[in-house]
Amino acid sequence: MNRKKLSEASHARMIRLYINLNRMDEDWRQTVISSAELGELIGTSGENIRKDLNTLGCRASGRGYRIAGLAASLREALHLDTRVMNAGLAGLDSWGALLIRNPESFPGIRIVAAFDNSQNRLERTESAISLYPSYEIREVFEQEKIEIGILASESGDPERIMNRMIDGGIRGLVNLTGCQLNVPPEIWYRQADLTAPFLSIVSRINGVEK
Amino acid sequence: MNRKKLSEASHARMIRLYINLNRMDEDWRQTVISSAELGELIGTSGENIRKDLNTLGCRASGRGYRIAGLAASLREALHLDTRVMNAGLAGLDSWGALLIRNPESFPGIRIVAAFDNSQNRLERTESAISLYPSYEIREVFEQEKIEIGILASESGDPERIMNRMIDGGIRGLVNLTGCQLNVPPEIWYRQADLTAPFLSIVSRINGVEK
DNA sequence: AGTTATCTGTGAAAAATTTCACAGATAATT
DNA sequence: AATTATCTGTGAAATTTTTCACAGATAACT
Repeated sequence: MNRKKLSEASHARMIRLYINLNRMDEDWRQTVISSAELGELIGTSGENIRKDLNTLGCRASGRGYRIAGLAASLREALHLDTRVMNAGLAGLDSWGALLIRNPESFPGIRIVAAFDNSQNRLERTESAISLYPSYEIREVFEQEKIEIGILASESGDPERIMNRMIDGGIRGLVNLTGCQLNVPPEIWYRQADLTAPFLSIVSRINGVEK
Repeated sequence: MNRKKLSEASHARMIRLYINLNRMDEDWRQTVISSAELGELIGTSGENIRKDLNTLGCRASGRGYRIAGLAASLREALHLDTRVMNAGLAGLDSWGALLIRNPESFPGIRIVAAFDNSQNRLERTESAISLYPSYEIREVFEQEKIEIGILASESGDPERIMNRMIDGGIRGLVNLTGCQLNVPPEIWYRQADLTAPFLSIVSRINGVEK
């Protein structure tokens, strides 16, 4: 029932709220929770929470928001209540090697195929999910109805890998590398590069004054 | 020689620019590069780049910025030119297991010790770096002069792990988990949780209209 | 040496986001 | 049932960030 489009900031907050609500789903001593408390849960203000939840159509009842249905309401409002989505992963050298070992690391997503440029690595890697050479990305993505691409390696030509995924029909792309991609606007895109936050912290620490 | 403090947005951009400049350090056909081109390199506008670089004290020369010294200038302006920093990692179940296998995954940082609550896991894990039970965090962080804490696991009590790290003298903390931490303001903090971007994309895809 | 095309540096406007402030609503209390 | 304390919902102000617009500077060209 969401009324208008959430801003990026808003959306990010609600995703974080959803994650953190689920983390502690069980032991609430209260039956109702205030926006300020929800804010603390994700490091933001009560006002933000109230506006966000209102935009999603969640209304409070006097003393706060009912905890019981809140996670479920969010789940629905954020459209996280639908089917499990198939994902395909390219790059088995670093993060990729870990992710394929646990193809359901992320709720709502199942990694169903992984790809690498190196035939050698494909042969050496043992995995419960199917492995293919990178040039088969388009074909396999189509066959397996893969909607999310995961770019896990900088080696090779990331832009070319991306384009194969796009040809294969993805609607979203998560880029775990530091390299810039020119992503067409119809593809939902997130960059989640770990190098950046690490460098950022080093830079700030050395910058002395805070 | 940076003149005033960079805003968070600015700082994040410059870190990303630095990373991407280094990725292609070699083969420039040009000797000078325009702010618009630099912007393309990290997906932002020329104006942003110009303002950011100016704030850092980097000046252009007519037709653009000299490529040759740019990465080095950034490195200095962002204080990334100092010593390698020691980091300590808590949690060997998921990302942690991978990170300790390559303790220098991030430039400027060396993971020198890792910790876990489970004695069993400490014994089973093979590693080139030293492993300790979590209750020794404070002591080891002090001894090894560890300045950056890495929280890699949700299990256990993340807030308690963090507090041990703070008692041990960290100045920065990278949180790879989805859980919220109440970080004191004198600690530089970044959350780099992979679950959030994945859920965010799933949510946006299912939200249909873009 | 003068002309020209390009790109910078930077105020000002616009857009996005957060914080403030408070009337109104709800549940607890008496 | 009336009172009270608390918390919401939401405009308005403040802050942050991005985009616009353009005078001025620089290098390339003739």
